[in-house]
Amino acid sequence: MLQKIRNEWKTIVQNQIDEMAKGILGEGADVPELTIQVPPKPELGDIAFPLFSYAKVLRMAPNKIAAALKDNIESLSDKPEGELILAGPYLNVKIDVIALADVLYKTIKENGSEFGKNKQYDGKKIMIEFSCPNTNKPLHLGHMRNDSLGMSVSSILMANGADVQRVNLINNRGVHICKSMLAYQKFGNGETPESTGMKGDHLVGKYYVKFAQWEKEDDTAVDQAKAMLVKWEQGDEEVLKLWKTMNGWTLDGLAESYKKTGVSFDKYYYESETYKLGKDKVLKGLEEGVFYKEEDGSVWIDLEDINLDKKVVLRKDGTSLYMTQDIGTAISRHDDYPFDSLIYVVASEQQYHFKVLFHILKSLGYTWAKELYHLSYGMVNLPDGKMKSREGTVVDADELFDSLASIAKKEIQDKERENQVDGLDKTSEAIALSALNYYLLQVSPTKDMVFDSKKSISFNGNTGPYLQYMGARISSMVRMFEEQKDEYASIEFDSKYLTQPEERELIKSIALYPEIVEKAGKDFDPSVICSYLYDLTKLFSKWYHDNKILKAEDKNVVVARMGLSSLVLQTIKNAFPLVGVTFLESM
RNA sequence: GCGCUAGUAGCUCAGCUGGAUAGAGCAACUGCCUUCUAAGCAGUAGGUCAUAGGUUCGACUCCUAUCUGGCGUACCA
Repeated sequence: MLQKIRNEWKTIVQNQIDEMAKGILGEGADVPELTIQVPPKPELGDIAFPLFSYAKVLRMAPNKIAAALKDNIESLSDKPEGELILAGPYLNVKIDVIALADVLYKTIKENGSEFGKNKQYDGKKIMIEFSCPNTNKPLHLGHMRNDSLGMSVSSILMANGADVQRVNLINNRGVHICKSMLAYQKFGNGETPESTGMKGDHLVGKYYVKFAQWEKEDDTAVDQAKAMLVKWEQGDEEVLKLWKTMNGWTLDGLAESYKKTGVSFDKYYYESETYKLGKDKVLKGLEEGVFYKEEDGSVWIDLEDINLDKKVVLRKDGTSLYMTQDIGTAISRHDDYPFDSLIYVVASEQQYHFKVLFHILKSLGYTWAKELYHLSYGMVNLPDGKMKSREGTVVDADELFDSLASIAKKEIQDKERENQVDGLDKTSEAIALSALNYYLLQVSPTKDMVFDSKKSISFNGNTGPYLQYMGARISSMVRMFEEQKDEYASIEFDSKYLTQPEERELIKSIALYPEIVEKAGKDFDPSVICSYLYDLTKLFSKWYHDNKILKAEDKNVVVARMGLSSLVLQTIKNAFPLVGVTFLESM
């Protein structure tokens, strides 16, 4: 909406510049394209056109160009609503916000939850892979960033018109899986999640830790684990039985964590089922000369010409590697769901892996390989440094979630709002989840971040709970307004009663929302939406604090302000799910 | 060594594909609850945007070099 207004003005100004250039330089002058900016202060208008770059072409000082343009444009009979402002070398426009508010009101009332969506990826099939846990331990904070990103980006893509398929790849085979199995076999005494009351993934994780301890005392431990893997690959009944049992425990536990944190997938892939698929493709590629064989029998690809070194794709004993399996998985995925694009949400430490993977798939002749994208995200560190499993500083996902929820719960109780909220536990968990998602998503994905659990649970400032609180405040007003509806029955929303400076800013901010969704979709970046939401709610908060809404004296003003509030409400309701924030009617 | 990536206020982060005095939050200090939920609002203080050059009318933004940190460079995943 704002975009449209900006472009209208741009066309007008650009045309005038072209005219001036023609007058001075004659036909065919090379005139640079106009850039559009936002003035730093509201008093300076809403749209800015810097004119520096025309000084040389037109042989005039930018201020004079601005003045001349202003005169010329004002004399035009056909121009958009708005007012031109001279600001030195800038020509600015103050748009007609009242008119914008009317359009906005109509649009949002008509479109409701559809407001903000666009067709950028209309008809595109996009597959997105994320989470990809191992079945030897529970989820930790690192997975949570991955999951938050995966869920958020896929929601954002849907809002941009894409047909999205969320997939998970369960890493359920390998030596590391055998380690927890072996430790359980040796020290488990037949424990089960039922007998211990432990969540399955935590129970398995306990034996993974146990293995690490045992490994220090017995140097045959790793060899025993490797031997177990061989047995597993040979289909040894006893090993498979244990594997199935323990995998089941972990997967049950993971399912519970996913459910709690609102993570879901359209399809699960299991490494145990896909690891052999890549092998055939590699052998075929070997025949075609994409790969070569070393004397020891291992298969390689030489990527030195593109600065990616040499990479092994099949072990000398013929078994598959991570790379082998990923080749197969990608191919089978494209068979399952012929995507236009596949996004891998994987930590930045695997950038090299994906460069190589994508290159290999291209070399094997898959044309869709150029549509593969590694959404690389940075590490989650702690205020004291890195998370290290050896030092026991890894933040467990379930524990973190539960502790956040209990803090939220206490807060509700302290404020004596148990009866106001829709279920104490339900609300506390919704607050905890939103706090977590928002904290993880507000940082640009590519950057490493510091996760301070103390700050994450703080409900002040730029946090999920703050956003939820604003949503709840507006909802509360809307409810009260509904109760007194009869008093206002004869009054229509009229934007001309929105005269406060904050109201101007609010209207502009709401109008910006569709562009924000588009940008987030284009960049695969949820943090864009986070910043936007915080700006919008902060703006609302100030306005709401300084002005009476429901209790304004003039009923026309009440209706206009409630109308504006409802637009803010609809906008944040639409934006919240894109960044994993739960909307609460009351908190 | 080589490759990738980052370095903005004490801390955590923004900074719109170069533009008008670099913005928030937290922490610190200070105001504001007989008034629509104070999980709030406002104010004060805090910066030679790692350093040095370069390109440009103009650089936090682009280029080069240097310093510092992270990651990778496994027949682990």
